Amino acid sequence: MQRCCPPALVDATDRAADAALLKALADPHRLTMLATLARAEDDVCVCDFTGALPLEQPTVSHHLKLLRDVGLVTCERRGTWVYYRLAADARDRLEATLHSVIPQRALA
Amino acid sequence: MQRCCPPALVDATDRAADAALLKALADPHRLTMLATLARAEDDVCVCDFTGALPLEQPTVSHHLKLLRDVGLVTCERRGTWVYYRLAADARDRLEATLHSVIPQRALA
DNA sequence: ACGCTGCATTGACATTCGTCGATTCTAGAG
DNA sequence: CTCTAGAATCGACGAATGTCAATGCAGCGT
Repeated sequence: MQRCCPPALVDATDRAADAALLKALADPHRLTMLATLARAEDDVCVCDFTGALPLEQPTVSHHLKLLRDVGLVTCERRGTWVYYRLAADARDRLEATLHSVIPQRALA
Repeated sequence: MQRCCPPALVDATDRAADAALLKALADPHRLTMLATLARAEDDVCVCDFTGALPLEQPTVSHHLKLLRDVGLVTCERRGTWVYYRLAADARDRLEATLHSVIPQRALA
């Protein structure tokens, strides 16, 4: 039986960090939060999310924490309220991750 | 006590499909597979993955199935072997998803 | 000082996910 | 037809994830 193909050639880059970043994205409610922040004129108060999403307040806090942990959003306390905004480099980091996995290719 | 902010304004788009697509990406081994396929000259045989990844064959098959299910890769059987390749629109779909969540913005 | 309000943290729970061993399916080779 | 080999499916298991109720904490108003 013939060989199946020219050797291997599996990409050896460590993708753990990229996967962690994407994992933080891979939830519909977190996507909604990011989409909201990306479109917001100003910072968004946590109470806006708790009001608009079908989630309890602790769950909203939990999702926001995940987004903070990977650095996609930042927050700032002003008095009683906490305001979130999209990290300045959020879009670039995601774009870079995408390009790293599937580079622009001079298509055949 | 004053209001926390101008009303709500939470993005109402349904992000379930986007989340499902991103979830298929959010694993280091699947990213490695995609990166490999994106860089491959020709199709890649399953045996290349089983040989190069620290995973058993059923696990490799499982990951490939997830990527197939969301349409990021396609496969073709040639004799005993099955060859995978990146879906033609894989990159565009991911780019579109990213833009949909975080649109290009005329930064302030 | 006290109580109230908004957000974060904790603990618990059901579900999903990643992994593997065992089995099944498909297709050549003899 | 049988044997062999590559790949997919099945079943099981532990780990991680999404969710909530209960609790803790910080800051404001009275």
